[in-house]
Amino acid sequence: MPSAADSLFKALADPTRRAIFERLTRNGEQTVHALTACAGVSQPMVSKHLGALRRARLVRHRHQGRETHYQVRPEALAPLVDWVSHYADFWQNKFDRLEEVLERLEDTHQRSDK
Amino acid sequence: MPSAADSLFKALADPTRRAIFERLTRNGEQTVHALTACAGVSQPMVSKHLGALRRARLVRHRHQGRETHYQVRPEALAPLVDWVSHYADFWQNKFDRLEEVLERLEDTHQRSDK
DNA sequence: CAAAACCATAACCGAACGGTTATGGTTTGT
DNA sequence: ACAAACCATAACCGTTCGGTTATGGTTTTG
Repeated sequence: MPSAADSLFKALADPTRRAIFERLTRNGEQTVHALTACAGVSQPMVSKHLGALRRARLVRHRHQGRETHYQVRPEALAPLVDWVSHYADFWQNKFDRLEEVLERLEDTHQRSDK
Repeated sequence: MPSAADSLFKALADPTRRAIFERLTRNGEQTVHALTACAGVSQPMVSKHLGALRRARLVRHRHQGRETHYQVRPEALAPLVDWVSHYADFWQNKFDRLEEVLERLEDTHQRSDK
């Protein structure tokens, strides 16, 4: 049973993919062309990476004419945050307060998903 | 330049490896033998996975006679927490309070690393 | 309408990865 | 001293993965 965090970890394990995600996070919606210009790899590779991010639901895409605009889905990070908060229990009681905050965040943002 | 989070994401991307890490987190220090019993893969594979976790500095090992005891290094998760907190900025102002908490946690636990 | 721009897919390649069995080195038990 | 237990490494195998170039489909531009 592959957990929800699985596809996230896999998708973010590649540095190029993480860089794309980070760029989308910082600079907002971008076209494949714009992303390719800074990716350091070929356009087909960028498309592939975007496909992986899409399958992990980390990004959303929108067609407009001949270009495709990609955009981050920040709520998708929730399972990752959840995992970290759960398995960082070594940071014991101090973490209890953190989990409270996280639960509220998930309640607030995960709804837009279903 | 592979970031600090890189090896962490890679190490945790594999479900078997994550299960080992989670088991070590929940049940504390364990021998390779004990871990193999629940891993669902062969002992050599467990050793390999432990090697990967070790290279990511997620676990520490200690030889005692013919057995090797493995133990989690929770501080190693800090770069991951850092990454998440940084790129989840979309959870804007609500996240500011979270970051406060995280920074205090890192101050408390990351020191034992250097 | 023809050419160029934008993107996705296909075909292909080498490297890395997750898995196995086989082996060998220590350490423990009899 | 010998056998068994514990672990790591080696050798090997199929698959996945990150990368490329080539191609084709839309849409925009001249």
